[in-house]
Amino acid sequence: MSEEKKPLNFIEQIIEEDLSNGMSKNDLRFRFPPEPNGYLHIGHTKAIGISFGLGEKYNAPVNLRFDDTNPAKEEQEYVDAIKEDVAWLGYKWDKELFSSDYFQQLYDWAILLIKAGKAYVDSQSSEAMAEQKGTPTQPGVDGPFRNRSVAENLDLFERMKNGEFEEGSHILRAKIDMQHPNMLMRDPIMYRILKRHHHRTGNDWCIYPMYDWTHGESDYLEQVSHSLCSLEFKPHRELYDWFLDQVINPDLIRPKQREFARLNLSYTIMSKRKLLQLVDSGIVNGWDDPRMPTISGLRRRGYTPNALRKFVETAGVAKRDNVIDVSLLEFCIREDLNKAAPRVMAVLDPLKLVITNYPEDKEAWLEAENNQEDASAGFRKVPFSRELYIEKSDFKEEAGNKFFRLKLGGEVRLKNAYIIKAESVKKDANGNILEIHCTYSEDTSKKVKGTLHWVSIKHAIKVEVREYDRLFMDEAPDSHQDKDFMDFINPNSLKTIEAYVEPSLKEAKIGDRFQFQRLGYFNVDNDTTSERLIFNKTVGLRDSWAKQKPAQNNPNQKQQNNKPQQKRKAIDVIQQLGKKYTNLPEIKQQKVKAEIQELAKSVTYEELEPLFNTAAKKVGTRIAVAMTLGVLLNNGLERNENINIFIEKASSDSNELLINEVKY
RNA sequence: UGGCCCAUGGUGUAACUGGCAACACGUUGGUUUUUGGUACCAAAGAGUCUAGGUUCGAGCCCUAGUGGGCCAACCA
Repeated sequence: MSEEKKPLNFIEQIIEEDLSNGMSKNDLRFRFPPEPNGYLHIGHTKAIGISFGLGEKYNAPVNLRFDDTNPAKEEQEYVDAIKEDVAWLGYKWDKELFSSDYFQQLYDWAILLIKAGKAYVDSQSSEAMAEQKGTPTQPGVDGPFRNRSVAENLDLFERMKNGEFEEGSHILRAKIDMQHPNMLMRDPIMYRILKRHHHRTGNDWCIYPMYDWTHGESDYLEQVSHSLCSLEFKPHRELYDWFLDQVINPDLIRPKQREFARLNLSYTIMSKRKLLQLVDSGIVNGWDDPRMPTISGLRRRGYTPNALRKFVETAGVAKRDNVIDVSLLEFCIREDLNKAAPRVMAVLDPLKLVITNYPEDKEAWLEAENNQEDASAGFRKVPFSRELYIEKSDFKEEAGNKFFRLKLGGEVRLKNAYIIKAESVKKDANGNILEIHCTYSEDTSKKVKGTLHWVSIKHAIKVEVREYDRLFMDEAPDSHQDKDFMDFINPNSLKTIEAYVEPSLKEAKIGDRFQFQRLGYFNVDNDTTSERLIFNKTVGLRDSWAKQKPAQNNPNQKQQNNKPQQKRKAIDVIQQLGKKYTNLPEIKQQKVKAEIQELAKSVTYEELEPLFNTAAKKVGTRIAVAMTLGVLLNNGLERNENINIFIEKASSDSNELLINEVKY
């Protein structure tokens, strides 16, 4: 029963190292610090999973801290939504805290800094300060207020706090180094005047601390041991540490900031600002629209906490920029639902089927298994009668023998019922099929290739089904410098249809999840009323049949594969091909050689020449160079000394492949 | 005229102090199946961005280059 030991990710390694360097396990503490300015999305699920996951792993407390230092953007609505989402994911936080709880402490510390000559009030316009700040490549210069006296700074800062000044007229900034190579260290702003109502402190304050001044000190106040955030905060670490140095008591825990790469999902965006834009512009119906990558959207769509947790866990933690394919997310939700979701029958695109040898007034309630993956799920009854609906795509008048569904003269099984044979079709004047006429046989033991789902017309419930496609048509919609992400909106991301479901679904409650057999997983949407059942399609079943057909009615298929991947230089590809050349079987060598010779046409001599010095032991590379050189010579390149030396050395090599290649 | 971070199959993540590059998704083929689902079996796919170095041995260490990302909000 030895639990297989999973390799540790780099953050866990850091913690293990701290532990082995004497840190007590009891001192471990983490936090998840969202700003309540929007809804959480699946990217946050990773951050949540990391910090709360560590908490579970080490049995350490994890705080939920709202980073609410900017009243202009933050609202109680978001606080509530965030709490709901974190709880739904199944995580329990130790304390619910707010950065605004620390406003007074932060203010007191700021005064200490002023007194120590490490902070000053600047009274310039933001433009003037921006100018003095320099650029990443140019150092900044000191501003005119940098050397105000402590007394003056104290006085000004107090008056800022008392509301005597207008917004924008003064700020408090740390006095660090305007020439510092890290822009963030060039006298960062600590406080600005904001005459705004704060969702928790009301009108108590009219100066608000900035992120950098707040975050590390808050971690310290909470005695967080490891403060984990995403990579774009890496440059902030230096400032985080500087601010900590000003107030730290060496007897207490000093929090460590460490950074990981944020999660990106293909075909969607992960920025609160842009998500808000989708909501505000009406492209989606709110933050919890099932097409949104928000936790609330995914929840409404039918995703389970388990699936989401599994997903971020599988995606892993590292420092490399990444774009995870949605297929992994879909795999996780299918895996979870396959085990749990009861099976039912529903027809989304109905075609009438009449069983001519079944009595008109007869009906039978047949036994159907609820879930063959779960023995405890039991059985239910489904009604059968003379007139049924089947899926339009399940019938073709004529089809090859790779088509396992119903065709004229062919036999097929009706799930949970009988075997039928299609005898004839009834069409309208335009040749559209109106009905299929079949005969049935009660002998169900026969082997047939196909099994169709169906509903009895007389008994079926008419419902609304919402099918979703990806919101964007591009794999990485917000990674194009020249185009706006809104340009890639998929106009057909929502399809609403009328469908027919078996009567057992009458009792379905909002949120219930089902597998519509052969179609996919669906859940009951919030919009459902007592009159009208509404289903969301969570995700389709894997469908290896659909893949074989040409695109047809498959808008869901991968659109195209022209990835943004930049083209590698021909010479680089040649080198790579060359490296493994000697290990290849002869047939492959010929193919690779042709490939190299093709690539060689776009290689210049200047690119090739440095490779003449390739180490003798790297034969493959030298062979590739020889091949490329051959092409260039053929195209009129004149021989020079370097070329001759290369050829000479190669000709006397012990490798025959190489020798052959320099027989120009 | 900068600083910091990153580079392993199509995607994501591994590879304990250097020792035949693994796992998952995806792809392909097969077996089972009253879901063209699930389960199971198998296969293909990278030799680790490039060059040089250290070493008996480098994805892991060193140097230089290349490519990508982040940093100039009174946002977080």
